[in-house]
Amino acid sequence: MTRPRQTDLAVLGALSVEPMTGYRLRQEITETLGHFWHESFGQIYPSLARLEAEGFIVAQGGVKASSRVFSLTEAGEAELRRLLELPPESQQPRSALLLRIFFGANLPPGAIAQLLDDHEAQVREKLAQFAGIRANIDADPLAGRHRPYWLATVAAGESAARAQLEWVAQTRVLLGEQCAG
Amino acid sequence: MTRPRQTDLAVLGALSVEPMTGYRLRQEITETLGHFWHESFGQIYPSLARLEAEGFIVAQGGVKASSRVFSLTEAGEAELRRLLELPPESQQPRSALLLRIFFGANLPPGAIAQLLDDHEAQVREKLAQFAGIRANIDADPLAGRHRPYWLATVAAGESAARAQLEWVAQTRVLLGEQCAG
DNA sequence: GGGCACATGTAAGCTGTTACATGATTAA
DNA sequence: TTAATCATGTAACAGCTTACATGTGCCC
Repeated sequence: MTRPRQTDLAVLGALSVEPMTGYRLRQEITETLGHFWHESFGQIYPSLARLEAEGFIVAQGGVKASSRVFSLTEAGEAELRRLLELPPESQQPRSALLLRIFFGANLPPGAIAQLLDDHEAQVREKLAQFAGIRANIDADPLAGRHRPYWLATVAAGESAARAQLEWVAQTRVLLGEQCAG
Repeated sequence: MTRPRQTDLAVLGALSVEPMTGYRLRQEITETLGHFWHESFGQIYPSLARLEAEGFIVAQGGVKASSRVFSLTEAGEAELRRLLELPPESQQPRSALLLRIFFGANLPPGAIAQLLDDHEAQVREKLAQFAGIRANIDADPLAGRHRPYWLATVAAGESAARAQLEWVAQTRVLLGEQCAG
């Protein structure tokens, strides 16, 4: 039972919006999908090579050129639709923060407070980034029919972030009683 | 820059609550930490062997016995505290659902609706599980000083789940306009 | 005797990260 | 000319999953 290669889905999806190089692919994924998806070069280039060999993408600019712009073939568009319709298999959760909270009784109270403070700062930074991503999507002429879908993913991030801020506040009270009591 | 072995932290943490076998370790992690952490046997047994070799845990029941109950040594308690104080490094996010939503323009409208329906059902099931976990923690005599910390992690799950339900409802409206319009 | 839950472990293989190596292009 | 950015790739390795292999103890 091998897991589906999700990198292929991200790569094909990005190329369906606009043809681009592997380098820019990484940039776009980092900037626009960054809050819910991640790819490294070590994944992207092998994925591109594989997809090219399978005829799902073609390079404009030639093999020996220093810059290869990839775009989807018809087979690639079909493959993208096929992958999109597979049921989403979420990764197993691993929250380093919650693991530390769970065993927090082994830590001095100040350490827990620090964890919560740091987390809150990170979440607030994320919220600020979402505002920027939103602005980019609104201004992007390429967005077109994609726009509502893209905004929906930003909304998911914002919703999760706000929930985490509420949880932090609530948890300070819950665990603060411990420290004070 | 090797990533820290987070499995060791989960194993040491669990053994700090109560000595147990590798088999039960997996059970406890699945049942109680399941909503924010995951380990497989293939990780747990090598981790136990390594921690034993390093003197952080010892087995009662002897090497050849069919059931080896592990408990923390003093060095193991110190190691647990050390790992807990390392800054939490969260895994890179990878939401298969949001990836599909993002490229949703390539899918028929019904497929998106189906994704949202399935997701909502999963989240509601999770919420029901949280109620069960809460009840277990309240009833567990072993919880003791751990109780507020354990409840805080459950609260994090509940908070995230509620946010996702709100997002699903909101997204149905946002993307529904697309389908209808 | 059969089946189930408990229990331990290994091996193959995939996914993904990091560090390294290299070179082209462009702007100050 | 020098630095930054753009660009491509590889190799080593860590982390993790899955499937397999094996055995015990208990209850019906």
